[in-house]
Amino acid sequence: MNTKYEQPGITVDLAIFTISNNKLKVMLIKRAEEPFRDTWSMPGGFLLHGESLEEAAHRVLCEKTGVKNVYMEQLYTFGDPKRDPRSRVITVAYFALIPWKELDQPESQKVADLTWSAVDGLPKLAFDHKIILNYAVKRLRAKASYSNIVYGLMPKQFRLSELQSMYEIIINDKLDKRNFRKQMLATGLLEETGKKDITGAHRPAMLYQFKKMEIAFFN
Amino acid sequence: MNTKYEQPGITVDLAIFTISNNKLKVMLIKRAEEPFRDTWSMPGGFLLHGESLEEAAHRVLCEKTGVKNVYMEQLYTFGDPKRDPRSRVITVAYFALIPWKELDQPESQKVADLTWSAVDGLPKLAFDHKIILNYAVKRLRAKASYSNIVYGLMPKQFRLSELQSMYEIIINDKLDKRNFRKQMLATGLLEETGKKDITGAHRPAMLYQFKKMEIAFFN
DNA sequence: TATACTAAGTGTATAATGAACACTAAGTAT
DNA sequence: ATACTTAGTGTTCATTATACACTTAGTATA
Repeated sequence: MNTKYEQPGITVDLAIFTISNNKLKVMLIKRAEEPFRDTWSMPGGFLLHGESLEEAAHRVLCEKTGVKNVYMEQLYTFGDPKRDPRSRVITVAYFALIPWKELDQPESQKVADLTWSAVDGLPKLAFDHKIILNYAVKRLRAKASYSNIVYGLMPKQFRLSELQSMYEIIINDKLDKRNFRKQMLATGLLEETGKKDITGAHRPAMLYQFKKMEIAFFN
Repeated sequence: MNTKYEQPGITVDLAIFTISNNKLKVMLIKRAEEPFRDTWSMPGGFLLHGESLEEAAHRVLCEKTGVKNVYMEQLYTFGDPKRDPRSRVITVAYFALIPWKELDQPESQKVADLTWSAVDGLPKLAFDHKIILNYAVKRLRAKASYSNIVYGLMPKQFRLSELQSMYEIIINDKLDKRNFRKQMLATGLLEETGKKDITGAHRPAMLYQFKKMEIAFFN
């Protein structure tokens, strides 16, 4: 390999989304080392020998969340020569969706170096992570409108009103209940479980689930 | 940098599309060196010191085509550990669109190590380039259906029938003339030039152009 | 135990959009 | 003058999207 060519470090950085308290949130890690020590950042890590990018992304995800089998896709690759002040580092950004219920850390019990931040109130972030996260939010919002990508944020079984609420939080707008139900059922992606959710002082709701845990596109 | 981390070579590889002879074609280069010597491959090259990914992609594009100011976007990053048999190389793939008329090499005068291959009849390709190109074609076809991305393939001024033909070639299907015209004009992205194309033994056609040379989304 | 409260669940009418379809117009060639 | 070629134009019908309000089935409480 000629020295005129770059041989940068490669990282994967993850935009890990969840919804809690009716807000779209993203996981942030407080950096323990320089540069940007004590600054919030996206969870990420260097690519290891022999590891594919997807493997690296899944490894980092599992390290930080303890969760496997979540929806994840490659987002974009950021390679500005000055994005890391130390040396050349190229990062391949991924975005992942996790149902809040599958995380073992309830919001109260948050550790000091990990937080879930609402996407419309991000703190100062290390490197170019604000650019990356804003790009990820844009992609998630766009994709929510023409696919069933929200399945990645749902528990296995859910009420239609919960599903509607997820959509509303992501696209940040209200939807009509009857039209939403008609459209969702018309996609053929949902099925009744037969079970009912009997919590709350009101009529019980049918619980639904996705037939396949796969992304599908509408239109 | 710790040795357990990868410091791979980084390349950019380009899916450069054009349309000629009513076919969607992609540029291929015959490799002069091992591995895959004498095998067709995507145009590409190693990232140079201090160069951003976009700069590298534009540099390679300009080296191969002599053309600047074309539509280009990042496609995907491919990082399988075994994708290059020599050593670890990660490639950031881009796709670019070039109007056939802007290329200075007419099809007759093709050089031996460069060709334009129809996308539905690709030869054997080096590395994972067939996977990358098929992915690029998929993206182009999808994007053609909900954006004006074809502007990247059009000359500055064109007949509506030419524009329709471009769409038909990309999506590989016939469109209704009257509906196509209605819809395209309804986007508000086109404007009449006032000039007419008087070639051919038939009624002259109004020449149109895009108001802005920017990608815009329908729906 | 009647009444209030809450979220679940359901249908219709109207507007907007998409799809199918055929002839006339304005040139050139013979 | 006639044939030929591509340009250019509207309407009807089907489908889809939108707006909108009441009844149902449970729990809580007075």
